[in-house]
Amino acid sequence: MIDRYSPEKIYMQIAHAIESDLKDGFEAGDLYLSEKTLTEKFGVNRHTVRRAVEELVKQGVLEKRHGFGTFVAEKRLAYSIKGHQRLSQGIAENGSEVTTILLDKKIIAARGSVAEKLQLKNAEDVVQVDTLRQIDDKPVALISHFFPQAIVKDSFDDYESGSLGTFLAEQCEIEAKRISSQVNAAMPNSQDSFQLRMNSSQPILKVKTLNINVKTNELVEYSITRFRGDMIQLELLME
Amino acid sequence: MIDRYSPEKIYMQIAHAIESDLKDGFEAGDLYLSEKTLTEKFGVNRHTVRRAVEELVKQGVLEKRHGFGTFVAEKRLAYSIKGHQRLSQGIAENGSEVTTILLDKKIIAARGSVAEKLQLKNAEDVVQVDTLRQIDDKPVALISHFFPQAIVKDSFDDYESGSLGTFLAEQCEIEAKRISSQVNAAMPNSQDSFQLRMNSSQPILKVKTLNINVKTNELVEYSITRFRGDMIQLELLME
DNA sequence: TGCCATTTGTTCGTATGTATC
DNA sequence: TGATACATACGAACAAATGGC
Repeated sequence: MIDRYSPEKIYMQIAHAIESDLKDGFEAGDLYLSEKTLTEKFGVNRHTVRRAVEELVKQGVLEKRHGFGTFVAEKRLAYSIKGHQRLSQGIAENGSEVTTILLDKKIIAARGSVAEKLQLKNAEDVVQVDTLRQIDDKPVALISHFFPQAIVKDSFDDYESGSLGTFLAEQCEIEAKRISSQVNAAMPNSQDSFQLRMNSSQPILKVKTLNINVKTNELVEYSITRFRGDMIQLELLME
Repeated sequence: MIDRYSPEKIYMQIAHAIESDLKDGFEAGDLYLSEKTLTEKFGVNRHTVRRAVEELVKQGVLEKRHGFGTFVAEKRLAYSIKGHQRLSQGIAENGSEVTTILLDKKIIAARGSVAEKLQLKNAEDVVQVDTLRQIDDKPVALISHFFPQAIVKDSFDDYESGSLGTFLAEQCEIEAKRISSQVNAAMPNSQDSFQLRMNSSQPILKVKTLNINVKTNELVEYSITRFRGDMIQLELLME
């Protein structure tokens, strides 16, 4: 199984062997073999299989959970944003169950990019709402929403979970529309990777979006969404 | 220097110690201390300093060269594209000098996603053109273009460098228009990070675009663009 | 050219810590 | 509480790349 005289490093040989092993009898989400089992199977030191597995984790093929085991990673979902839709609608069209969990809500003083984007003077009050978006119970996006407090007032006292778009429409009579998005690739910080339950060596797709209220033409929401890079692909369609 | 009873792992303590060490007396591009020196300085095993350095390499703070040493990484510029949906034009409107370098052109048999996107039967001929886009002599994007050979014929024999869009319009009478793009975050492969002269632990923004010829409504081009994640931000504006 | 010292890379061995079930 | 599995850390040896002589 392992050629000790090959110029290819043993850990890479094992990584490749595991990859073809995965194609042949494992499905996404399955628990994979333990380090001990792999050590015996390939007849190498445990460090060497760890190095091989590390390689595959870096590639997003495997995922590990301390004290539990190593898993076959989930395949990437396609996720499309069309034209002027709100993001939540984009996901919903997928036959999958989408849930939104409230992580935090608080009032902060506007500063930096939030103040700039919402065109607020420094230190004006802003409502920050952090939510976690899940598809079929798998976290895919971590979103920080920012609303000028002068516009939404105390409405968010009641918000507990579910679609923020629907809540805004019903409680605040705000019909939000996306006017611009900025997209970039980044590495997750420890908060991001913890909440998204992802490996910190995998990238995230960061989307910063500015919304106006179509009824009043005021800037009502600035949001920063961090998508799991290994699960989400944005699709942009022109007409 | 190292607290063995701290809940913070030793390798992380060392990583932080190195970071503050760097701020104090090292400049970008400098050769940093060897593993042996660090081993003695911190009084830990070589594996432990390797683990610490690995962490900083992942963060893009240090870079290593086999057989030579460890360097303080160069700082990278932030660079954003503003004001446009059309990617190639978006860059040009910026007051900076944009150059396009031809890396490779060849004829291949269509297969996989290329055949699928261009709606070609398997093994139909496709012209592949790889280019490198630079802004002010800094590489920012690596692009693979695919054209059905039946449509562009031998036109590319003449192409050497410069805007492919202009070349297509003048030489082939093709006016290309983007109809869809898929955007995702990924890690670069070794080719990508070499050509883009970037750290392989930093993410790239991958944009796959399908173009039609507005004159004939035929699918004329499928392209895969790999942007340096640390230099490029896509901006999408709605109307 | 070849050899040598230095430096990073790989692999083995062993022990102990910590999370999960 | 115990068994299992991954995480951290130590020690040793050799391989491979680099640069200088």
